[in-house]
Amino acid sequence: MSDLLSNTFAALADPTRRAMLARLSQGEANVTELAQPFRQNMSLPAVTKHLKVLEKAGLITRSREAQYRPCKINADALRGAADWMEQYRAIWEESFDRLGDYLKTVTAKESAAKANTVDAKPVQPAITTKNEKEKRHGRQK
Amino acid sequence: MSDLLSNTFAALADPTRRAMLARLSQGEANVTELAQPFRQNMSLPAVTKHLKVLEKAGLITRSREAQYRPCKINADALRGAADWMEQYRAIWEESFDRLGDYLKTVTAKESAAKANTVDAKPVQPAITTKNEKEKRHGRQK
DNA sequence: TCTATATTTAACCAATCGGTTACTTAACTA
DNA sequence: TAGTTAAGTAACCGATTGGTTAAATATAGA
Repeated sequence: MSDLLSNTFAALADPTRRAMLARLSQGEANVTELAQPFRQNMSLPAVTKHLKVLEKAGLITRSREAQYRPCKINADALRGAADWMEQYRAIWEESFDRLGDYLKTVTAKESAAKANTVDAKPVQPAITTKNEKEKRHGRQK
Repeated sequence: MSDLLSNTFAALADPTRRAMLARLSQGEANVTELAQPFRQNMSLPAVTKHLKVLEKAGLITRSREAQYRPCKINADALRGAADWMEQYRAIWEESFDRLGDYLKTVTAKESAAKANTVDAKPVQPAITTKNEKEKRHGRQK
């Protein structure tokens, strides 16, 4: 999709690549080392491709050391994805305690912002009032 | 892919779907409402497909209300992805001196095999010592 | 120079993705 | 009943993905 955040999420959407990141979280590793856990099921060119995906997503950087290509995890892209997730923290923390719904109803305020722009920030936790519901679903004509 | 976490990340790897989630963070919405910002560039069946991806990823749930299909954001999958990210917090907090660089690179807003191991946890922040490096990259034979 | 190791590139393939148009199904309303 | 609106399905398409094998490239070492 060409934007970096999309590339980052896409790169994370594969267990092999997540496992590679987990390995790299312990320190740099070259291609053969990264490939080792998968060598039984996957060829080296496939590993190379996964690494390219991770690199394009900004999740790793690569250098050269003799014939080796050490890979290093890159905090920035990780933080970029985490920052996006962070915007939704209010939502998943809200649903933690359904019992305290009334408290949120009190503190939540209506927001007029619309999600017209791509990748708009989430504005408020999802509070649905009866009126909103009817406004949305009622027959208008 | 088939595992839920992969599906979740894959679903997030599309700006249209992220915008839909942003809209849903403000409250339930039916299909036409969700489609509205995209109607100029996208057909309704395309919207339906995106919603199916989000649903399969566990990011939304859908109900029925007359001929409408209200969609609701689902905290669980969001939390699942955030929890995975959280494991790497130590890594991106470690190198937060380079934060500024990245924020300039990222455009504004956007602000196993199948892994033999089941998404192994990252173990330690990436600290690379000179000795480790030599052990890894030295010629062994 | 020759050989071994590390890694990438090229070419190919099947499956999935993101989109389309045309048609269908479901429910309300007159 | 007929008409309208909401949403989904079917069939298709080109691009991308994730994998393969075979061959090429880069470097070190004897």
